[in-house]
Amino acid sequence: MSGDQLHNDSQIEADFRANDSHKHKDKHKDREHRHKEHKKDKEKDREKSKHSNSEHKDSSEKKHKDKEKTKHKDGSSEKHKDKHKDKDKEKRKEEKMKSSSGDIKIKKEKENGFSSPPRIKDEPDDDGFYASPKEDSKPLKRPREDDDADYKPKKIKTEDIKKAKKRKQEEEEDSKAKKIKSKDKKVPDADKRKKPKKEEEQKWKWWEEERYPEGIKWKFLEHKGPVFAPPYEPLPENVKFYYDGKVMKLSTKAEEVATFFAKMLDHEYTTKEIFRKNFFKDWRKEMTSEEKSTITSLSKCDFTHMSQYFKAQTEARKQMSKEEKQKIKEENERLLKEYGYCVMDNHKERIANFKIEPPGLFRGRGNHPKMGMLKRRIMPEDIIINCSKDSKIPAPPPGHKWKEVRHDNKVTWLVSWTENIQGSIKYIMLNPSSRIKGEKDWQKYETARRLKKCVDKIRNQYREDWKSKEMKVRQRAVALYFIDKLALRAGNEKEEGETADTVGCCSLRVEHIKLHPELDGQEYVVEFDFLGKDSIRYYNKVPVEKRVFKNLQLFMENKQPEDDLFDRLNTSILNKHLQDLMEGLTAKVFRTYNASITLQQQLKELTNPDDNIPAKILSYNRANRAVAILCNHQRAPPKTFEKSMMNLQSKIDAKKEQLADARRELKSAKADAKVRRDEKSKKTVESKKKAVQRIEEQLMKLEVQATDREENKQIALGTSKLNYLDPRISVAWCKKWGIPIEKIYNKTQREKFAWAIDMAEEDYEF
DNA sequence: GGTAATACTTAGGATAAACGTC
DNA sequence: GACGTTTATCCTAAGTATTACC
Repeated sequence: MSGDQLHNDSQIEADFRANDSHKHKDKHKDREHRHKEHKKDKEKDREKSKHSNSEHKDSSEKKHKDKEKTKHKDGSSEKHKDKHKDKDKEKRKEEKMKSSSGDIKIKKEKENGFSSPPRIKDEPDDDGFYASPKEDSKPLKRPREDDDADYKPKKIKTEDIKKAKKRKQEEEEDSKAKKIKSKDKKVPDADKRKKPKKEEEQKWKWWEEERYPEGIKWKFLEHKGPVFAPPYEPLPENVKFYYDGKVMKLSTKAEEVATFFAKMLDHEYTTKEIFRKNFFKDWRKEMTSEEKSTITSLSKCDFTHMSQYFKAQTEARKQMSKEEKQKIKEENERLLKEYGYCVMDNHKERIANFKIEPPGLFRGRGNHPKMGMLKRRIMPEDIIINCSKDSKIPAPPPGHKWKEVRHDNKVTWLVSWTENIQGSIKYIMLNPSSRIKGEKDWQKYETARRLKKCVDKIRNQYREDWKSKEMKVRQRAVALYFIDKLALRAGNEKEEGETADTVGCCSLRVEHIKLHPELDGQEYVVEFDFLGKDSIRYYNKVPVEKRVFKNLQLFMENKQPEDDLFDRLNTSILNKHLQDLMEGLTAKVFRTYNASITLQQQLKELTNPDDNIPAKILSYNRANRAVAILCNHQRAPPKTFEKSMMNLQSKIDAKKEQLADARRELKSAKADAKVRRDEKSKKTVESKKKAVQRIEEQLMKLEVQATDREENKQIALGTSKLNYLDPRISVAWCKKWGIPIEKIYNKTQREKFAWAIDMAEEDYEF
């Protein structure tokens, strides 16, 4: 157990102090063209190989170079590769020389503190109270009423109802205020009745049922199909578009696309060159030939009037009367009721995204080469419907046809279509509260728990592998060490030019790390600096073991900054290896495992039994935060952050004054009582005492809130809470300390984690 | 065996709704 | 009840991993 892997309070504190520089969204700018040269080189290489290798087909050429990189099955391919790389390098050097003047240096960042997963203690295995959904437990039958003929949303076992009722009651209490409010709002009777009574009360406990055999996702599926985006409504006559200072009436198609841009006018996107270029190119495709010949420059286009019109509309929407708002709400509810649910195997389940994505401009994240491109309108003819053969097949809108109707129960999606920006498939799937998602989620945490049992062995093995004679094995071992220690993502290969230039572990390049034999009094420090998923910057200085350090030096030998650090490795090689170590093990399981185990340990460490509830919740949030830091879950500081902190501070100040006053009053009441010695003054003292206590508590609450908020400035807790932390840990913690679960999970989260809330007891161990 | 296609999870920002305060 | 702030929900991009295909 190495000390550097231990989290402690002060370390976490340090993390927060340092994270002024944690969020780096803006900093991308100075990196934006860092890889341009690299890309250009590769582009050139492609060209080169095209010419020298005429039998290659276009499509294979595009990948040629990358593929070469990943070929390392045997010595010959390695040789080939090296040769190839040498050529590349020379070329790059030249290019580099030419371009180095334009290379912008990255701003130096403060260290964001090294947060690494804590070490694993040997803990008793607790596999067992509930049948865990392991892959190996594959029941052949599911003891449900699977008669495919009758699929009304089902009633649930009666014994569940009590508990469900209880839960419901709690929820109701929790949202008492809301309900009262909604009553005030004169919700129509029908609405008032339907929700609380029927379905909600009878929550189905799918986790108490046996699962389908591997591969089968459902036996019956019926739904109403997707909801399409509303058709385009042309602008009113008085809303003008100007070109080169003159009013210009646009054709409907061109106007629609123009409105997409106008709606984003205040956004930084519209100032970016790539965005503008892509937009203009796609916009022109929608223009009439006349428009095309007139509108030749985007900078001469004036969308401000259109933009103002949309702003006014937004404003008007805000100003709508209660009745109007209510009407919209009801319409949405109707839509939800009709299209928002499906029937899957006797149960009515909520659909996550039943609305088709409307057309608009593509907003890629980070430095995305396709930002600004037109996302076209999806028509029924683009849609593939997936449902049961014997279900009522959804009808396409009048005058339209579906692209296809299929009946594939090996998948979970209900609807799919291919989007035009990346050519990827989009799906309509079920809500996280559904059985099909919940089971998978549960299974994910069970896999992570299995990793817990063999992680020591795996760690020993990769440490051994650092000494391997085979380069490939060494690289794999070092990469795995990073994935384990730093919770890095796997790092699949990406197609160049199609997406922002981001990397994960296996795709790290030499330029993404710096080696410091000694730094700030620590030996063998690796400095990471790269853009990860969503172009979120990962910056960390990590002391590593000597052998890792030496290996990294070796991997970087004779390489250019743009070369892959792990040139003999990719995610599929790594995952194949992991599969051999443990069934179901992949790189991402380490993230889940380390996140959950960190939460559990942090909770143990930080929870003070004597604390009151708000203080305990602060501890919980701090534990959660440790995980968020580990996983590098960042957010842009809220725009109103400073202001809200100031508000809170003034509240605290006011409370302090109030407390001082109350204390003074108590003091004089005491003095008074001493003199008078009567019942009345005694009572006054008591009540003043209570007042002081009450105010002290309020003050403490506010102070805790301020601490929490400050520490959370740039850290997003939600992602880890929703995706990485075994909810049973949180549930057990709540039960152990008598914290209402509502303080930790909101309604949606409670729905998603219903299985965990129901099954975890206070002694649950991850 | 490599690549492309597919399916699904994870992610942060935008927006809407709820809430608190005056 | 208006308004500002906070929180929840929605949205969809961007990952991972597996599967299908040549």
